[in-house]
Amino acid sequence: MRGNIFEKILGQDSLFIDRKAFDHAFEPSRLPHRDHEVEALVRNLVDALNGHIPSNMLLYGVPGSGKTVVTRFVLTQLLEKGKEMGHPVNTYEINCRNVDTKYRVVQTLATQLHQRGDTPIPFTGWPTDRVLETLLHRMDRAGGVHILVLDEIDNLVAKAGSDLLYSLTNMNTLLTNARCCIIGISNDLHFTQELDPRVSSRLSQEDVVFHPYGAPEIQDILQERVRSGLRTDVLDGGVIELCAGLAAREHGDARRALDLLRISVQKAEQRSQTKVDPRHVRLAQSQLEHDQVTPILRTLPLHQKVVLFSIRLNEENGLRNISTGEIFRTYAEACMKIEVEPLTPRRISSLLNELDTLGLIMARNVSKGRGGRSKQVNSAIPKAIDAIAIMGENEPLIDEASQGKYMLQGKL
DNA sequence: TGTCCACTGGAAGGGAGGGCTT
DNA sequence: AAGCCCTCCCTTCCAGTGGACA
Repeated sequence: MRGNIFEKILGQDSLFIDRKAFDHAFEPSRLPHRDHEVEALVRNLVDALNGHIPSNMLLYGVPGSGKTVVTRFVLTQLLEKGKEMGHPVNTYEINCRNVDTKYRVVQTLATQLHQRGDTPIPFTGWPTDRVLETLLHRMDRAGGVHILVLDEIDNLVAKAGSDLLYSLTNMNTLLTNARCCIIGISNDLHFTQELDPRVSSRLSQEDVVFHPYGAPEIQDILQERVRSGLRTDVLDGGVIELCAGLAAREHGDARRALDLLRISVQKAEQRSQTKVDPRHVRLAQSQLEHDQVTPILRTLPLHQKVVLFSIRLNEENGLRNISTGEIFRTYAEACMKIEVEPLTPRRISSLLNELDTLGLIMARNVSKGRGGRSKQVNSAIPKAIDAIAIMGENEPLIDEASQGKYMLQGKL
């Protein structure tokens, strides 16, 4: 009899006690080094329990500085207390990276208040004002305090402008039986500059800045999770320090540190080793870099891929600081090879900005005097991913794969 | 000091696609 | 079926720009 292929791995003792302790969605019972921030939220939101309207708040900080986890932590306790005291509190969390238009934000909120017998609101089709009216009606029907958390709110403002925030911050004047408070979470300290002044003054009644964690603070966070998530004595000396140090270099991103540690442990497990040492952390670091990029690459639209392909191709030929014009010429040629109609230079300029925002390239505007003004572009993806790999499942398009590549290279 | 290059990026609008209302 | 509404992706047009160079 052949053994089941899962048996060998299943039989292994895991180094984890609770892997969830390293999840991004994990809600820890203690939040080291965030006491001031927790207190600021509590002081404001306690009004919800006193029958007043809490001030709108803006939380700022680099990614992985604890904004979201602190907010969830406080709101969970607020919900509990509200239930206990008989003050209904409703909370909503919207990530504006995924939900980034006025219509969709309002539709998402109203849908969460859907009750049996309500007309479902379609993904598109209704005038936005009608969806907003429905939302107000449903909020009034539910009563109590409604706390809207808009995560990555800067993204919403960039794409949809101030209009939605104007409507949302104006809701308290239209609600009769309910009150509403908005908590915006932003990575960008300066995003209110793009807002209509009326909106920004209403929205940022209370600002809380989350400072990036330093390496010692990240160490404390990791220690806390290690206690609940890992078996004792599986970490060699220096592992936590290394994870914390690497993450502190990435702008103090605690999430990054947790990922590093989790993957390091997995690496040790995969090798059937009982101790995690700094080599595993190095392995985890390079896997993380690779893993961060590949899903983004996979979901990139074709033309984005071809643009990135063109940049990478130039780099593989030894060019650095590639100009927009150079990229466009390579891009147009690549399009011809794969028999796709190229987009206009204006559009490519926008696509370059989008790739920059995604962190796949680094672009900066420079002027070369008479040589004109342009961008200088370098790719920001790991070296292991080459031009052909960027095309992913579109590879067959570039196929005659390398043929296309070498034909293009010949021209460079 | 003015010119000029190679763009940038805002504005306006077209059109396809998805959906609702009457 | 016709008339709307909304989003997304794209084009076209064009004023504006930083800085090397004549």
